[in-house]
Amino acid sequence: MNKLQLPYDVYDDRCPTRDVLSRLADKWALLVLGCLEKEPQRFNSLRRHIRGITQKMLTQTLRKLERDGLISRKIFPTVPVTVEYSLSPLGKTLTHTMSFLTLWVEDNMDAMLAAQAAFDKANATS
Amino acid sequence: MNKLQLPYDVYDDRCPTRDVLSRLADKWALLVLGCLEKEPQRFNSLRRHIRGITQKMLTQTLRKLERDGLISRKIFPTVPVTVEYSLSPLGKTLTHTMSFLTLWVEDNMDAMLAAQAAFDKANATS
DNA sequence: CTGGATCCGATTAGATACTG
DNA sequence: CAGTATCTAATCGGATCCAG
Repeated sequence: MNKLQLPYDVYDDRCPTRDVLSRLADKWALLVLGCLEKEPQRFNSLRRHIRGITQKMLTQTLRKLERDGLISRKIFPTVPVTVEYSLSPLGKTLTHTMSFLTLWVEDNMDAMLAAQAAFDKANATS
Repeated sequence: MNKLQLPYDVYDDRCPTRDVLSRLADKWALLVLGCLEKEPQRFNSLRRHIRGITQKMLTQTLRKLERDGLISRKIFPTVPVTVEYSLSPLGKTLTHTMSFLTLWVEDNMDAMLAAQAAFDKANATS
């Protein structure tokens, strides 16, 4: 596994990895991937599970992730139509990290709230 | 370690974890944390290393991360003033995950470029 | 049910100029 | 060196209406 001299570098603006990083470093993308990690789901199931996401944002996020090959979209010609979203093999190699991030946030929320309070107190000038 | 019944849930849009997640799920925040993982650095060092970041975005990102308690800021009263940014203990528990994300993107860029090309070809209607 | 299309206000980010 | 302040262009995201 040669990892030296990789042609890609996220610290180089002009590198295409920047674009991908921008799309992955997104609140909705994170939540969608975390949601699909549990099980494949349909559009409205995702919408109900991810509180506060609008239909527009969900559609956009799903398209972006599909285009990058992280999720796959299967259409069942029922009436009305049924669409199921699931993680692609590539997507499955990533979701563990993404889910860890959401768990980390939940686990360390108290510490961060305390840090915020301390910061705001120290910077209260008025 | 009781992880059941956590009071926080990122899938709830009224949960404060959503705010934190929005700040962490940010391209610049990711790059800054990844940069600081290697070693504490000064403002202009970060700016040079993270190609394409503007001074404004760097300042904003550093403040956000500092407020959430992920990085610490030390001022040395030299002339001119020297400011060093470093990871806080809390921040250090997170950067491994963040760095993994950037490495993952670099490692899987080829696969995603191929997926993008296939997607665009399939959706080329005009 | 699963979206596409559009309007529009709010937020963001880049560029530029200035400071202790 | 390490920022702050301001202006503006671009983007984002919410709301709404419509459709296969």
